[in-house]
Amino acid sequence: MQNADYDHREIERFWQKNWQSRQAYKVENDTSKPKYYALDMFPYPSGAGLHVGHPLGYIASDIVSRYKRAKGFNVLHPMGFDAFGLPAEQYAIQTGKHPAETTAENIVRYRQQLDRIGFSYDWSREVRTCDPTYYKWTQWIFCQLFEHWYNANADRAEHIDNLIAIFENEGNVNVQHRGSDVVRFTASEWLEYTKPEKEAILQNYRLAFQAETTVNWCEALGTVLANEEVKDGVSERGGHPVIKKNMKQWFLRITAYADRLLDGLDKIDWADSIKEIQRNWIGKSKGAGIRFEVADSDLSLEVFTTRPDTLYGSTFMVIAPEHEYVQELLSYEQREEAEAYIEQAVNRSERDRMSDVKKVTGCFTGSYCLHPFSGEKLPIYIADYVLGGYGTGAIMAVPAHDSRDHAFAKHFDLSILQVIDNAEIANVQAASFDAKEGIMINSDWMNGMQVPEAISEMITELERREIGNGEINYKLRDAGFGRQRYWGEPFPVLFKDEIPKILPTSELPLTLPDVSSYKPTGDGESPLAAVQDWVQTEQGLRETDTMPGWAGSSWYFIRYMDPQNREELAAEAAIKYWGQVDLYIGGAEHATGHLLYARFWTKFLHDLGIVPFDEPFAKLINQGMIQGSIENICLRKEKLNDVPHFKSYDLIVKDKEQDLYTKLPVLIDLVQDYGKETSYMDRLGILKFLENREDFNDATFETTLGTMDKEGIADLEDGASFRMETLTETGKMSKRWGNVVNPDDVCKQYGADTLRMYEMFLGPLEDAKPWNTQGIDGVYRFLRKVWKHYVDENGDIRVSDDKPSAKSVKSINQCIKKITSDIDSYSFNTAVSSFMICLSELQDEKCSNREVLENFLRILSPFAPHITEELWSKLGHEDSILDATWPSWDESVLVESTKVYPISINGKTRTQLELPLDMDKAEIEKIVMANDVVQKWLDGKAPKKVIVIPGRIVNVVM
RNA sequence: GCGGGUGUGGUGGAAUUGGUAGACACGCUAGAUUUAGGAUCUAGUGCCGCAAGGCGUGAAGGUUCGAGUCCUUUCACCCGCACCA
Repeated sequence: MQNADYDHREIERFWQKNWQSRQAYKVENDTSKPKYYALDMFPYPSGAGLHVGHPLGYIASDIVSRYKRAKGFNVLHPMGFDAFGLPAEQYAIQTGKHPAETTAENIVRYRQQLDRIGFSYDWSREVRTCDPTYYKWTQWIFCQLFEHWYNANADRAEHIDNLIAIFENEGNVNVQHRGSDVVRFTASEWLEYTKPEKEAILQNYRLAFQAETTVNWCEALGTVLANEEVKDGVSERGGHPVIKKNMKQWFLRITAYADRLLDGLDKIDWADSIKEIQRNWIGKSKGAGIRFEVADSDLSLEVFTTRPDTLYGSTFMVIAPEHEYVQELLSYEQREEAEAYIEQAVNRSERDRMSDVKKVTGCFTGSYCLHPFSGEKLPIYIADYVLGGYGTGAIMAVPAHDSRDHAFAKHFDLSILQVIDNAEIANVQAASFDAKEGIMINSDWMNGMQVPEAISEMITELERREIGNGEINYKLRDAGFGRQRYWGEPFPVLFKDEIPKILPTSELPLTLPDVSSYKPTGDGESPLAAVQDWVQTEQGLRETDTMPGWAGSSWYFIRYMDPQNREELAAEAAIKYWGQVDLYIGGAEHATGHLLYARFWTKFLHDLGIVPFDEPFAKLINQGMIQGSIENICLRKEKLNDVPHFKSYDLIVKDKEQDLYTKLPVLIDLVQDYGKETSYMDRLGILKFLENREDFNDATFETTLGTMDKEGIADLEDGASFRMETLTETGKMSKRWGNVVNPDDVCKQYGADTLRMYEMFLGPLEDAKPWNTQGIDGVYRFLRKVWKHYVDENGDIRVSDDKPSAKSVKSINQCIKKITSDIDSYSFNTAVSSFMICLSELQDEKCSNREVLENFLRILSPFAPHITEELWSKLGHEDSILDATWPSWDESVLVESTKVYPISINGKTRTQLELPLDMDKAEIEKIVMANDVVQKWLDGKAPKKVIVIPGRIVNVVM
């Protein structure tokens, strides 16, 4: 077929079929080549399909993959689906359709969309988290977590049998673990315990364990809700009341790995912002635990403080409303008032608490505790600024050196005692001084010490007197691992007499049974609880919770290495060969979820000796969100003449009536020039809008043509200048705004190569940017120019063996160098510019030299694989361009002999002079001083100084 | 409040890391070509000014021969955490 025009549809269809039929992207494990592992965060296959924002990262990783392949690497570039999840389950509840069916259908659509963009995925390695051959291993990892505990001495997970052996020999007196607090027992005591007692103790050690926790229970929906599903104390769907309910749930002991998760951040190449988010999330703080005796009582209160140095400045004590000793501490006189306070504080949602941070609230308990050093009586208060879930739920308040304590002290008129002196302090009665700098005062034996010294001395003293210890606290909490849902991995657990026992590996996978209804049972259990013949087994009762969405995604990158393995999650050799993910691209929204859990599981699998690395993703890039335009038509808040009234946005601005109108998002299909300031709806747009909005049938529309109703608009001539201007905003692409741009449509109109290059051209990968189709023409034009440069009007390839001009040679070498370094630094937008520059230079030179043109195709092919493959074959190549090697550049042709020097006077460029690069400073200065323009600016005066930086610039200072 | 990030033409964005600000592209203007075009080509396009020239990277200072880039202060927006002891 000879085609003179660039027919992207034909070319892309042909090569996509070709690549598929000859398995061009299949990757083998057994190879002597060096490996490269490029991974995309796999998507959840939603019913909405892909929009143009999704492929952004996929395109970038695809470019890198193709580039690395050309560079001689064996590249693992797989794709799969995070296929368990709530949307399919919700859909099932509504329609009765099995989530597996919906999910499979959505995956088919995703696959079509992905294929249309021409990615180099090895689909033979696809994984789906909902596939039993996959989740067999998710369940297996859970079993391992259940069978292991964290030995703090060895700083790694160890098998629970080792722990039991220790218990049998010496009890737990010498065991250092990372887990819940456990009562100390001896070997003989251990042997005396009953089986349930032993298991209850082991639960404090296991990395997968059960614990009581509060969940968001919605009686009306008969189900447990995620935090995101609860808004202002009511369910997001339906607005039903939600209460806190206690429930036994599975947890994973991620806190055991807190330190390693923190330290590991220093070893990986991730954006600082993500690392910082994870550091904050882990929230490690060093300080001391201090015990305060309660006056006239046997009780003592444990506090955690990061500032043990300020102990002498502590003038009162504050406990959280949910503190375990609250009731015991209430005096007769204070009981009524305090209980009322606790009642309202506990019922306040976190959001409510957040909204009035400034307000100081609290209540005196009537009890006092004793200062451990001075013996002074300190009043104990209850206040909700102390959180039950952090530290010990109690603090020693130091109003002089903590701003929150200061505000509280002011409000309740408590004394404020300064214990740190610092030149910056004006008056601690007026404001606290929180910084850890200064010299101790009013602190007995610590007086005169610097703060850091005082902190460590105080800890030593606390430990000597046995009233406290140096302690480390984390914000990180253990991860809830159970969901009362159907569409997730079943737990491979059987309960006999309430004791959980995991299934042997030979019985995995434990598959999901069919259910007649996907609705929750109504008493808080998952739909699985209704399947009694599944739940009841001879060995005991099955767990009816399922695992959360992040279970399957925490280790999928390992499965890609050996996806069909039936014996293990992946063969040792495969894991050893592929190793860490070299490049991982995905959204930043997973900062504290997936990215933290995957690191946790990797470290655990590392402890088990299954993976040789202990960080999964060596390099992480977070692609920015591609935003859409949201177009709003402006509706008057109050009806006008008893009917809804819309007004063109330009007129609202003109009349300064913004306050009178609200915005109503409309489908962008109905809007002309959408995304632009001048976006508007024409008469047909308005009429289409009204078709779906019968509630506005009698509405009136005010434009420059005056005010008219539906009939009036319908009667207008086709070409009438009816313009209902819309208000344009930028925001997330979503169905809701009707602003989703489908990559299929772009591929249809411009082709996949244009889409790929345009998404890269849009800006730096990591930046958020609005999708705007206006700029796409430039990229499309570029590819058409490429085509026309290679193919003449008759469809014949335009190539020769004529010697290329020096300019062409320099241009292509420059381009090879630039593209190579741009890909190496993930700067894809500047790479696209470089192609454009190079092509126009080759056009100027009318370059048809085979070597130059072939090199241009080689470096362009990762970006635009279809057109380059087509031209490559037109150039007579039998082999695919996929297997062409990456060209190198000849540095010698890039060396310049002259430089156009910018000549500036006082730092302002005034003229330019082309001078040899090897000319020395003195010579340059001489020539510059003789220059007319320079002389004109000097105006007869002698310059104060002449700066000559050879190869860069000349600056004449007057 | 704390932490991280970003501010450059009408627009998306470049700038070899302290050395000609605005590459490349969109848009716009003019012209050519075409029956026509949302096609193609050529030229122009930061702002003010007829010009000489002046101004110009959110704002204000500073360091420097020279600052988009470094320092100080400040403003705006985005993201994360949110009374974390």
